[in-house]
Parts: sequence; structure tokens; C-alpha cells
Amino acid sequence: MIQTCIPILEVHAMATLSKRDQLVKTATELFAEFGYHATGIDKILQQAGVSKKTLYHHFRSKDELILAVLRDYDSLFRNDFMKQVDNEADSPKGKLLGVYDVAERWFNSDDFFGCMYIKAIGEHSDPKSPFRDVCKQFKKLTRNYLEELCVEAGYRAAAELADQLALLLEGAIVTAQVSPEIDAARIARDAAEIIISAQEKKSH
Amino acid sequence: MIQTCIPILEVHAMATLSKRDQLVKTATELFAEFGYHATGIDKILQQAGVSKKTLYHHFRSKDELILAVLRDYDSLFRNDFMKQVDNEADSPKGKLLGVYDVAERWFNSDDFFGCMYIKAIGEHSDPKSPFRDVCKQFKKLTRNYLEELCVEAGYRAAAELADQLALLLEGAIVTAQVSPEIDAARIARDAAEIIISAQEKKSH
DNA sequence: CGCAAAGTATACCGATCTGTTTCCTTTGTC
DNA sequence: GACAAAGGAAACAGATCGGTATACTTTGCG
Repeated sequence: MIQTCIPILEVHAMATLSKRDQLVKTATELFAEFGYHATGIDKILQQAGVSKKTLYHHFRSKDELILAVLRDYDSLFRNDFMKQVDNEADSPKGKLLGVYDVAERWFNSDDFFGCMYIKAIGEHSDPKSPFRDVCKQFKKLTRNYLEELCVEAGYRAAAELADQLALLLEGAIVTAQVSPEIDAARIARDAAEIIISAQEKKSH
Repeated sequence: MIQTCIPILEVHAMATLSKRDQLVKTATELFAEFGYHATGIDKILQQAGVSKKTLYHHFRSKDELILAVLRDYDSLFRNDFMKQVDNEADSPKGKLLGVYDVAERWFNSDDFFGCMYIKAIGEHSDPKSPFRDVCKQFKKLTRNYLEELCVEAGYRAAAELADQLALLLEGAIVTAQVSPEIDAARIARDAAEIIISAQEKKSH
């Protein structure tokens, strides 16, 4: 393609990932599938097509790469998830239940290996680990998103409802991870419907 | 103490763990806290006070030790859990809700680091991994236990109810693991109560 | 007692781990 | 075209990994 103007170049430059982003993306995929300790630096470098020197130019250590992975994935995943939920339904209640439909597609995708943050805490149980805050933050933001949907739907006890719906989502994620043959998303959706219905009767 | 008769000797011999059980017990604790890949053989041996030769006399490899850990823990944990639930209440419904009270005590204990099986799958995502079956089996047996309680309580849709209550329990476990300051057990219990109540209204 | 099984302690093996260093090439910019 | 920054390839370091081998000691039991 002939480079005709600057904007095209810029767009192209953005579409082509920087070395740093290549590293983070590859590391995300490998960490998700094989775990953090089991994934060596060399495997990431080989698969990303990046040299070791470049890695340690962008990150001080493997732990900092992990931290970058967790931070980047946080916004990426939630943005994509929320966008899909938005397309799932128009009504707030429909979106609330749509959460579990989007989750079901996620569970059935080829690159589903459970939640990166649960996995991270599972391998780094120290409460003072730098990963702890990022993981808690992700779970908190996800729960708050559910609360927003509850508020939009006009439910009085939005906080309590969000807590319970978040718990169902977590349970569905780990169940789908351990036992893929169980339709965990549908179970969670059914339970969510019951809990929401009970809330609606109270709100009247 | 003077050894007066055979039975006492036998009881004492059973109370003193065999080398194999010492290994499994120590490995269980370390795997639970630090994960499977991060826990080296040498650390287990040192903490168990057992030599390396003895380990490889009882187990062919680290993976077989992990397998033994998962298998032993399955019956040990569920037996203890069910016994505690039994003492929690007399009525079937009380026991059903008591599950989450027992879980709360578990979450608040010093040696709570999440579910060993979720952790195992998180570090060994290969569907053909020998760990997969043990983990799925544990989850299945736990769910079936909940279904038994539902049947005893006389709920018609015991299977569906058990699926949902199991999901809530899973969600509570990972939430308590990632965010200890959240009272995940109480949230799960509240949600369980709502789901059970809805079931009771249908069953009439 | 005497013997075999089980145990300890320790050195060792090859592989792999994170991280550093060296030397050379590419690339973007003034 | 020159120069500095970034990147690549590969050797290297020190530690640790899972697992084996050797030599000695303890223990249970007929």
C-alpha cells in the first residue's frame, strides 16, 4: 500500500503493536493458560518474537511484567465485557441478565482458562503481594458495574443485589473452568433471575 | 508412659503419622498456601522432616504426590465439612443454610488460602491433566451433598437448587480468597435464603 | 541375634529459571 | 550522512528445579 498521508501512517502505527504491548499480550495469553510460575520468561520472549534485552528495557522484572499484564487486562476485559452486555439488551434488567449470556460466550471461547485474577491470587497468596490490590480492584469494579445496572433498573437494595449477582458470576467462572461440561452460566442466570424477581417484589 | 497393652500401642501408632502421611499433610499445607509450581520438593521435605529418598520411595514423582494430596484431601475435607454442617442445625433447611456458616468459619481460619482444586486446575489447565478428574470429582461430590440436603428438605427441584447453591458456595470461596474483607459467606447465605424461599413457594 | 526393609544425609545430574552482559544491527531524526 | 536510541542474538551467571545414586543408620520382626 502506498503511504499517501500522515494519518494513515499513524493509524497503521497504532494497529501494529509496540514491543511492549506485544510482550504484555503474549504474556497475558500464556499466563492465562499455563499460570504465572509455570510460564517462563523465555517462552514469552520466543512466542512474542522479542529479545530478552527488550523485555528488561520495558520491565524491571517478571513480577513487573505480571503487574502490567494484570493492569492492562483490567480495562481491556471490562470494556469489552460491558460493551457486549450493552448490545445484549436494552432494558436495565435485560442487561443484568445479559451479563450471564456474555459470560457463557466467554466460557465457550477457545481462550477461556478461568479468571486471571483468581489465578494470580492462587499463586501469590501473600496479602501484601503487589498483585493483591490489582485483583481486588478488578473484582470491585466488576461488582460496582453490576450495582450500576441494578440502580438503573430501579432496585432499592442495589448494593446487596450486586453483591449476590457478583458472587454468582464468580461461581460460574470457576465452575466453568473446573467442569466445562456444566452449563455454569445458565445456572447462574437462573439463580440471578430468582434473586432479581424477589427484589422486584420487595421494591413494590 | 508405660506401655501396658497392645491396643494402646496401636492407637499411638495410628496417632503418629506415617512418613507418607507426613509428606502428604505437609505438601497439602504448602501447596494450598503457595501453589503447586511455586512449592519445591526440597521445601516439602525440609518442613516434613523427611528425606528425599523416602519421598521417591512412596511416590514416583512430584505429580503423583500432588495427586495423592488431592485425593486424600477430598475425603478429609468433605468429611470434616459435613460433620460440621450436621452440628450446625437439626432441620434439613437449617443444615442447608448452615453450609455457609461453616464456610464462613473456614474462610476466617488462618490456613484458608482458597480452594485447592480450583488452584490445581488454575495451574494445570490441560483438560487431559490427571488432576482434572480429581478436581471435577470433588466439585461433583460437594454439589451432590447439597442435593441430598435439598432432597431431605423435600424440595421438588432439588437438582436445580443444588446447582445454584453450589455456584454460590464456589463464588463465596473465591471472593473470600481474593477479597478477605468482604463477608462472602454472609452474601452467599442471604442469596441462598432467597433462592430456597422461592423454591418453597413453588413446592406448595 | 540377624536380616531385610525403611529411613537419613548428602552429593550429584541435567535441565530450567530469572536476570545480566556483550557485541552487533536496525531505525528514526536532526 | 551522522549519531543516538532501540532492538536482536547469544553467551553467561547463580540459583533452583525434579530426580537419582551412594553410603550409612535405624527399625521391625521372626
